[in-house]
Amino acid sequence: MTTQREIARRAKTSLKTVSRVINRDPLVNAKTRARIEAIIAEIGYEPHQAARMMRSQRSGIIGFLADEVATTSSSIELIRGAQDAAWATRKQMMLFNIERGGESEKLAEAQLTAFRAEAVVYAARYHQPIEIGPKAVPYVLLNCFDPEDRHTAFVPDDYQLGHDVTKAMFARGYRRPVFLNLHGVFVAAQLRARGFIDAGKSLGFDLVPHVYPGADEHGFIANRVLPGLMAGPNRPDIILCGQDILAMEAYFVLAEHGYVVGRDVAVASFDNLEPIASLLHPGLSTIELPYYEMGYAAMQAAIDPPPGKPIRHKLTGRLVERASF
Amino acid sequence: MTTQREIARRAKTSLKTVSRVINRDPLVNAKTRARIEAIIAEIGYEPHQAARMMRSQRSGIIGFLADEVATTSSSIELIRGAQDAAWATRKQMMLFNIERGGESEKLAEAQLTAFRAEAVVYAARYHQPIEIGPKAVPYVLLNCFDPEDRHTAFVPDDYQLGHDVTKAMFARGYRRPVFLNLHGVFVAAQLRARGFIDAGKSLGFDLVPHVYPGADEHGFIANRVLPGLMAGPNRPDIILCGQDILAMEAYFVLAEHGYVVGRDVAVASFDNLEPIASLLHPGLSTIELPYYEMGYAAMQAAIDPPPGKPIRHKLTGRLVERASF
DNA sequence: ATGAAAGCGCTAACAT
DNA sequence: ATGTTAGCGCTTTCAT
Repeated sequence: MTTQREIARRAKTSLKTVSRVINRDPLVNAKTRARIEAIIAEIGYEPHQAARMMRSQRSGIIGFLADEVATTSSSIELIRGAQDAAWATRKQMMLFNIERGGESEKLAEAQLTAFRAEAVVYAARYHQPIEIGPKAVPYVLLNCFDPEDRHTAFVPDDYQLGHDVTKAMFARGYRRPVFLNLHGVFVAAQLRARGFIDAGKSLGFDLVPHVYPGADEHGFIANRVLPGLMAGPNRPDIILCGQDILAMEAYFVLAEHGYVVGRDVAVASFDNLEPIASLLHPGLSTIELPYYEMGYAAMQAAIDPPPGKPIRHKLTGRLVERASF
Repeated sequence: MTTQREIARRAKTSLKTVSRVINRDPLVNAKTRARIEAIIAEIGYEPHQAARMMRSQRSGIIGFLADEVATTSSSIELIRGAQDAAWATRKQMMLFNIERGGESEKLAEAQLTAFRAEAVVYAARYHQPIEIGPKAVPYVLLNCFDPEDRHTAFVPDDYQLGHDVTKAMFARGYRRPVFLNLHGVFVAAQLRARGFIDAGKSLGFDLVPHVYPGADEHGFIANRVLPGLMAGPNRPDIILCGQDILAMEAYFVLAEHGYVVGRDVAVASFDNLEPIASLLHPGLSTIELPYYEMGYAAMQAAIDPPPGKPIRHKLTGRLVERASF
């Protein structure tokens, strides 16, 4: 690869002038600039990033620690959002898939130190508290938060989501909603359940969410719980599921017991997990979480930390309407 | 951040000796080494990667261009495999989500040049031919291949997969298989169909795969084709679907027409797309593609290019058995 | 086994 | 508007 020195030699000018052209410094004579730019284009020169980093003492690199995030398709949106935000600011995002507390986390952090990363975005697969102590560079938490709020964080506004969807259900005439949830998404489940309860209360209904702590295995809730509810005295007219996967389970279990979704009972859910949500029959109406926006905002905050105390930002989602409710 | 010079000053030794310790050069006195290592641990020194790159003239960076790959959950395994392989060799993988032929591809390549990436892995979402001309650094194609085989490539052995699963179906007593496929996975569909036909032929059966060019929309095949086949004169005893998504469609369509998977007809498929495959009732028996291994092997080949002409490597998968067949 | 000197490619700081 | 000098932190080369 060629260097600026070589370009300077060819252009019969100094090293610094070449540097100026490359860095878009306006204080260069138009003709000189044109001559240099022609040479650059001709030989296909690209500046040496490592040399820049070293001399300028700024790496332009932002780390992204993905705690198992990249294995879930929806949370990939977190990465896409962050990537786009980094890109827009001409920063380089460096991605690491890690296991929290494991060797991979230590190694990734060492790499980020070696590259003198200017900030780090730490993303979790589920909305959860994660204890992260003081750091040498800004840490922004994504889909998770420090219990003591020592770091800026971006999370979904699960309370609001639970509240909104519940009001939407009542607005459409449903009066006997059931909210089923797993333990695996604990923070989200709790917050949404409170939103569900409060929304019911504000409408004069006394709702009770069905959250099953410890019931992590797929199928448990749908198989064991749903048939009883449907055959019970107060048969639900809509089933709100904590996640699309659970909703999918519900579809199957309901079908096995002779109930048809959309006719005998409505279904709503959280995630908008494609292609499942759109391929279920009828299509699943579900709350899409703002993962792309969260990733984008987190990266922006990492690149350009706002002054003042760290804030836990809550972003709201939107209902994607299909036929299930 | 501290520098080696500072460590040398504290250890009352020369810069070079510190460098030797850090780079595990054995030609250092044990006591000197211990003293220096203690200081390194104490102040938490990490070598400056940019300086290393510049001086050693090797970046240790391998690019990974993901052509829309990261949006599909199964193909994320490509990235995980590549990441792990890079890691194992102490290389740094630099990931870019790009759109083929778009601005993002150009920008990503410029970045990789700026970082003096030593090699690039180019991954596609579907097994397909991709025209990639000569490059300044080794390019390894992943889940795609150059039509003229100018670059090393790693793809699934779709012919073999089609062959194997067909033989497995016959071995279990099925005699009237139907192979349904979409156009969207064209190369894979064609190769698998040939494997399907050839396996049938080797067993004395004249099989005809049902591939629907142009029928890209979800639901088309399952809805329009399946009911006719089931009600027709030569009702299939097993339905082999080109992808798990299609199999999921088939489950629904079959159920709507009163057929029960596992009782009235068996289903097999390709992908092992979780959590769909394990959550369908009965669980979907499906061919898992070796994405992780492909990613791993591609990264290894990028880091350490084998001599000789580029080869298109075909990796085989495995049947994940559940209850659907 | 250890060290001194040079220099990778670039940009900051300071001339001119 | 352009050029000169120095030096970022490290490793290579060559001495000792």
